[in-house]
Amino acid sequence: MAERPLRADARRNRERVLAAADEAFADHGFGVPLDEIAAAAGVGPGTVYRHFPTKEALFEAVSLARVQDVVDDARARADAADPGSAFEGFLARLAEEAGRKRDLPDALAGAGAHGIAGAVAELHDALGVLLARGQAAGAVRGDITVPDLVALLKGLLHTVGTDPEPGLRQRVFAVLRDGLRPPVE
Amino acid sequence: MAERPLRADARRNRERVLAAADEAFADHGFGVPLDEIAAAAGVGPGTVYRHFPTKEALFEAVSLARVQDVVDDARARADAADPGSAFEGFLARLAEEAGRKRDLPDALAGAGAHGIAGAVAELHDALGVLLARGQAAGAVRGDITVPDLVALLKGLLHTVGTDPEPGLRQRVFAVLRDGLRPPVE
DNA sequence: AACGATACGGAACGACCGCCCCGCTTAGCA
DNA sequence: TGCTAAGCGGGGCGGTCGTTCCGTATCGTT
Repeated sequence: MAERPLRADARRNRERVLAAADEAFADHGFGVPLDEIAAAAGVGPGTVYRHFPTKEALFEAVSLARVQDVVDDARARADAADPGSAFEGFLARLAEEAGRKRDLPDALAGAGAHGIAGAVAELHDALGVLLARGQAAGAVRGDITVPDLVALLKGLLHTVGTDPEPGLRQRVFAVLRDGLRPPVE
Repeated sequence: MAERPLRADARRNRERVLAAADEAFADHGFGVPLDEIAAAAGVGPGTVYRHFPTKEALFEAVSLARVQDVVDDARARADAADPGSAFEGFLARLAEEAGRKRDLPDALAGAGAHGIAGAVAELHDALGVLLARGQAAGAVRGDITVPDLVALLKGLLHTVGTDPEPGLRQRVFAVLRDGLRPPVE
C-alpha cells in the first residue's frame, strides 16, 4: 500500500475540486450536480472521479472537515470554567455558521453510512461532555439526550439556511438556547 | 365554465388517487415517485394526470387539506380563555401529528408557489392571532414573529419525522415550548 | 342494443444526473 | 529531447422520474 506521490497537476486539480466542492456544497447543499462542481473547478467530471470514487466520497471529504471543525470547537469549550456559557457559546457559534454552511445538516444526516460516521461519532462524544457538564452545573435541562440535541440542531440548521429573513436566525437560536435551559417549573 | 359531472368510474378513481397520494405523501414526503402513488391507487400514471395536471398539483390538493386542518385547529383555539395554553396546546397537537404527516414541512415550505399559498397565508394569519394573544397574556416571548415560528415548526417537524428514537419527538417539542415562553431574566 | 363521448392504462419520451471509458495531453525522468 | 506512465476531458451509458400519447375499454344515453 505504498502511496506514490501525486503528479503536480493532479495535486493541483485535486485541490481545485475540493475547493469548488466546498463552496458548492456550502451554497446549495448535497443536491448540486457533480458536473457543476467540476465546471466550477475548471475540470471535467472524469477528473473528479479520478480523485473521488463517488459523489458521496467527495461530499464526505468536505463534510469531514466541516464536522471536524465543529468537533474541535466543542472540545475546545469542553473544559471551560463555566459549563453553561461553554454550552451556549457552542450553540451561538453554530447559529452563526448556519448561514454559510448549508450542507452542515446534510453532513449530520448522512451519518449512518460511510466515512463521516467516525467524525459524527466524535461529535456525539464531544457534545456528550458539553451537555453533561452543562446539565451537572444546572445550566442545561436534564431530560435531554445527545440525539435530541443533534435532532434539534439538524432541524434548525436546515430551516435557517433556507430563509433569508433578517434576524430570524438569531431569534430561532435564542428560542433553542432558552428552551434548553432548565424549565422554571 | 359549466362543470359537467364526472363519470362514475372517473370519480371513483379520482378518490382512490387522492387517498393513495395522501398516504404516500404522509409516509415519504413529496419525494415519492408518482408511479408509486398510481400503483397504490390501482391505476396507471396516465389516469393520475387526467385528474391532476402535474405532480405538484396533486401534492397541493393533499397539502391543502393538510394545512387547512392545522388552520382550523389554530382558529378553534384562537378564542380560548387561556391564550397561553391555547398556544401550547396547538404546539402539542402539531408535535403529535408530526410523526404521521411527513409531508407537512414540505407543504409549509412549498408556500411560495401555487395553490397552497392561500392556505399558508391563512395559516400565518391564524398563527398570528394565536401568537399575539399569547404574547399579550405574557405566556409567549415577545420577540418572536410569525415567520420565526413557522421556521421553527418547519425545521422541527422535519427532523422529528426522520428519527424513530423513542420519546425524541416529545423532548424536542418540550424544548420548543419552553423556549417560546418568555425568558426568565 | 348500439353508439359516441369519456376515461383508462401503460408504453414511450425526454430531461437530469451519477458514473465510466478511452483517445489525447502532459509531467517527470533519463 | 524523447519516452512512458500518470492524468485529463467530455461524450456517452444507464437508471430514475415526470409527463405525454394513443389504442382500447367502459360508461351513459338513445
